[in-house]
Amino acid sequence: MVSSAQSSVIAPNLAVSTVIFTLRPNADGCLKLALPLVKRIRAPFEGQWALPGGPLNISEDLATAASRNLLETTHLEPRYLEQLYAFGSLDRSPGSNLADRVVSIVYWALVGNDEAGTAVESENVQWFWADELPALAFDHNEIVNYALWRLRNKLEYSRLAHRFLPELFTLAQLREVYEAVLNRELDPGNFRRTVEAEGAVVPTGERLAGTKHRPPQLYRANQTGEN
Amino acid sequence: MVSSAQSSVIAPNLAVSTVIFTLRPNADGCLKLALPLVKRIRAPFEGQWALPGGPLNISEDLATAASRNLLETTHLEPRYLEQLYAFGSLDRSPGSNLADRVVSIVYWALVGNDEAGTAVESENVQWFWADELPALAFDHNEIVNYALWRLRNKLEYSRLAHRFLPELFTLAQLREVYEAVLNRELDPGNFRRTVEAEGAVVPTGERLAGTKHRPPQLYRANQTGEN
DNA sequence: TATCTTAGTGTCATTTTGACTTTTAGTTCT
DNA sequence: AGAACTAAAAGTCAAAATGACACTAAGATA
Repeated sequence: MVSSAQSSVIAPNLAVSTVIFTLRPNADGCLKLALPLVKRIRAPFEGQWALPGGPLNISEDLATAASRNLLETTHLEPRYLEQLYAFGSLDRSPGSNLADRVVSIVYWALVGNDEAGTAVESENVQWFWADELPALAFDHNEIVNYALWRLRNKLEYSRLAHRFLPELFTLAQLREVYEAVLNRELDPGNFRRTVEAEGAVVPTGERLAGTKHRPPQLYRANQTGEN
Repeated sequence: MVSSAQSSVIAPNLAVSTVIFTLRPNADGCLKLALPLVKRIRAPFEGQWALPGGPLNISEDLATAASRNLLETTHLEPRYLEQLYAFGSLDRSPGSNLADRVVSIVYWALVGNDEAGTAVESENVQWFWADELPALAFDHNEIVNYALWRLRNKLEYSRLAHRFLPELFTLAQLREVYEAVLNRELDPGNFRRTVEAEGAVVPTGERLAGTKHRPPQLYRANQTGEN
């Protein structure tokens, strides 16, 4: 008992933070990446925006802690959750002394764009466009940029686009996710071809009605062999 | 002061460990992946083999800590060093109580096969073939498997094969690295084509003499746009 | 009925990939 | 010296993947 308390005095503190992505329509109606930030209510960086997070509870798993502070800030459940990186530079909080050093284990998460509408916004919690962030507390701008890089990378060789969408979706919606995240247009025909060749989606036979053109088929994600 | 000491008492301890890969020739003379392990001299898992590592010093960067314990166990400098993952499950050390919970930030490193020959072996530090590991302490078998997966993955879309080799190398040597890590044979002609197309190597004009066949050209790694 | 819009299919040229052949330049064997 | 041997280096070719684009289908709307 004594030994662990003693060694802790000279050990850095551990925190868990989460970069939470969703897609929401902007003024033009096209989807854009957005993420929630919380306003800091104490020094350092008081009043500036930061990633949601907090100290790791001794009896809590890392992913559980990430999931918990996702729920606490947004009242949402993650559709996807993955560890991003452990940030532990000595100069993360300029001016503070070593005894207050914090190592942050950062996760990134996706939440559905259907659910993200129900997410809370308040004085201290707001959603920002991922490409229009203000200057954040600590090294959080760096962290978000790395998370963005990882999301874009992973989207191309993995099947996680559907996690932004409800259970049933059209190929056009899925393509829109890719276009919003990767920030470039994709050829609808070629997109269909690759998605079908990968077996990433399963046709349901049902069609989406109410569009002002030919009704598109609804698909669901192919769970088998996903990751 | 008091506050950080108090909060530390209920915080997990932080350690840094490193999976160190090199390539060494086996009995048949072909290269195989090897890594150094240290024998635990105290409970838990006393007498079992484990990854080199130790507690994170309060005034030390994460990568610096990894580099340091690499130097301490093998007396080598890493040619490549990258963070792997932060492992923090509650059940990493079965039977121990929460106050002794350790979160390990694990790095993986490559060292040159030329230098690895000079690496120390002792009663408590030995090199093992990566595919013939004994049952390791804690969750270290899992960790090594994940590091292996990451190494193989990264080798295919990144340029790190040359980090196993000295400054000048032949394409056959580079190919041998790929073959040893990926554990499958590659067509020499196609390998040359892709490596040259990527611009991964720069011909030096010099040739390696003393082979019992046509002397191969020596290349060096193309540093520009490496990662 | 004609028009509009997107769904869904089809075509084709270019590039990339994998399997394989041929030529080259050295050593070794006879 | 010449033949045999080995791996380097260059070249060939068909199959597969990719990107650009045209065409047809099926609904809503005017």
